[in-house]
Amino acid sequence: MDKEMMKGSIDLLLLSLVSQRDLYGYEMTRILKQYSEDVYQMSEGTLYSALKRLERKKWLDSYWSETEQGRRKYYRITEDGRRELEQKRANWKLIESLVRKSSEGLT
Amino acid sequence: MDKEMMKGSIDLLLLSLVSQRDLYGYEMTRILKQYSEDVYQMSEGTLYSALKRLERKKWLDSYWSETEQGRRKYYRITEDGRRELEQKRANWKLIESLVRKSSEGLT
DNA sequence: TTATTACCCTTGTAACACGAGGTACATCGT
DNA sequence: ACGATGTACCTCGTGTTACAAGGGTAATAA
Repeated sequence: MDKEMMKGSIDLLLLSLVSQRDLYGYEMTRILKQYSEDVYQMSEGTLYSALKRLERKKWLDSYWSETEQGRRKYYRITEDGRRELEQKRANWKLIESLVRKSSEGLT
Repeated sequence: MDKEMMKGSIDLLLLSLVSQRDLYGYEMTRILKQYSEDVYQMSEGTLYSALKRLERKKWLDSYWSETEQGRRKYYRITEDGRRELEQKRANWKLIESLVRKSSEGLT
């Protein structure tokens, strides 16, 4: 995986995931691994510092849950987070269109 | 524009552009501005340091051209650059699919 | 018992986008 | 003649980032 290429996509990925339902960190890495058919394995250093950042920006908040399997920290998207997600999606689409146009041909 | 979101996309964008035909730096910013309908204006600091990086990695090379309008530094893609471009496109598609799956719904 | 898996976290490093600054020359309006 | 604007190149400093490498605990499997 291209390290630099993930920059900027990580927040979009995590916000997208958590917008579906509350998730705990480790679970997110499992899901992404599964979605990518084992190609992409987000490192835990990346994950937890990203979650910390998203929480600091108030796009996510969190709560602890004690299960029989142990303690898990669940993340939940905030209203600001949903707004930011829409923003990032629009941004993503713009970049997507730039990449497409740049690949298609110049006048 | 989301600053961090451009990270990783810049190289893909520039390689895509130059893969079509030789371009000079300033021209690239004009084209991207036009493609984005004035939404995205790549800063010159970003552009020239990116071009330097791409040249250092031997994905681009360059030559000077003296026209009546002044001197211009044209960039040309190398064979390595074309290979890298394909790599980055594949990577981009993977991230795209992760974003899509993450937005669609979790099992 | 030992290894593996699940789950959380921190710190250091290299790379990056960008803003702010600089230079030089041409063109255009007044 | 002259200042402003546009073209065209560049450098340096700053803040942010993904990741590797480390550390930890507890449950389950071999």
